[in-house]
Amino acid sequence: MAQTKNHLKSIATRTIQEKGVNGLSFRDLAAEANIKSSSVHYYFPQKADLIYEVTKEYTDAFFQALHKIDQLSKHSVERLDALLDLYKKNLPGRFCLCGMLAAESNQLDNKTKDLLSRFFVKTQKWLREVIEDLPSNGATPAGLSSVLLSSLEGALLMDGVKGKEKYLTEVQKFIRGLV
Amino acid sequence: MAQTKNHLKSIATRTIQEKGVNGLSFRDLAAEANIKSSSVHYYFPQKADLIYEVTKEYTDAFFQALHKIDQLSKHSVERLDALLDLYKKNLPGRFCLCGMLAAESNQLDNKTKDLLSRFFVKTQKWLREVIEDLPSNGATPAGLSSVLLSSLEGALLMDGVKGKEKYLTEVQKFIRGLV
DNA sequence: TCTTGATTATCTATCAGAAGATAGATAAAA
DNA sequence: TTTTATCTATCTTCTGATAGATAATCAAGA
Repeated sequence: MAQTKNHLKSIATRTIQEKGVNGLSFRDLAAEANIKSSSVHYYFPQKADLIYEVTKEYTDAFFQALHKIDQLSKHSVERLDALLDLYKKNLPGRFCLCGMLAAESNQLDNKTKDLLSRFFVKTQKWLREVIEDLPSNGATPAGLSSVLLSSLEGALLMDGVKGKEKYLTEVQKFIRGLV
Repeated sequence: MAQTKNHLKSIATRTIQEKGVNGLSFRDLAAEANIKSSSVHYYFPQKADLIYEVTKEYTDAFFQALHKIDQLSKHSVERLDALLDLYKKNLPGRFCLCGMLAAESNQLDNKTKDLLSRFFVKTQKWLREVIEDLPSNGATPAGLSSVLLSSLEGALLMDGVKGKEKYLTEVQKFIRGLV
């Protein structure tokens, strides 16, 4: 069933967010899904296939979430707030999947690295368009969106150490100060 | 000799920056230093000891570099520029050691996590003091330094995927725009 | 409807290699 | 003669991966 495959992807996503690609093993994954590790290979012949599919699903879901924000919130400030909530959902204990993969990108195949690049490019583009609706405040939308995306990924990374929302909260305050 | 131990720490530091803690093995480390893996255990009984000592050395060296910046540059803008250069030195191919460890912090012992926390706290404090010397620009020094530290870590993380300095450069432009 | 054959989803069993770690020998240096 | 720095040899556990058996489901043709 597609149910088992989805279950595996869901466990794998969380495990990678918590422990990284090298912290995910077929055995532990299988045990958590109550099947044998050989059965995991039935759905994902190689580990790289699993990583790729997990990344595809995560990024697609993230883009859909951005789209939903666009529909539900019409004002830039609300949209930025909603994005912050999206990031905060990972804490405590998890990092952005794409941030984690970026840290380990030396060990990824090119297909997956392309998904990663696209994730950052698209998310930055979304941010830029939101910022373009704000009253001008010195920095260009292109530049500011890059800095904001960087700070979101970095804040989530550092907040993971203590499980708090310290840095993310500062980023949020900063964003609110832009208006 | 202390030479061998330092050599091991140097190789381990670079390897963790490139591949993470789980991407570092005693065997590969030993091979690169032309000794046997059992000899690595002579210097570092457990892998956790190696990680701890490497982190200690890295953070100490980083704080010394900040101190040197304080001595060589007297103006805030120069100091921030020098910090940016410190971060850029990692590219292409490497991430900030503490950023990498933060991503994998679920698998670290408390001693090493404490070093990590101190690294971020101290670096943020340094940034805050530099920013306090700048003309006020809306945000508080405490808040802005948090955001800048986040964006530096995040920018280095994302730039690692393509090996370019795209995001770090945008952070640098943003910093220059603060004055 | 019954039979047959393919497809799907799992299992058992096993492999080769890598991992961290330890015991104990050895040789040089202090 | 004790300490320092290395080695050989080995252990256990974990890793990704493969081969082949086994049911169960399902579709098609007689």
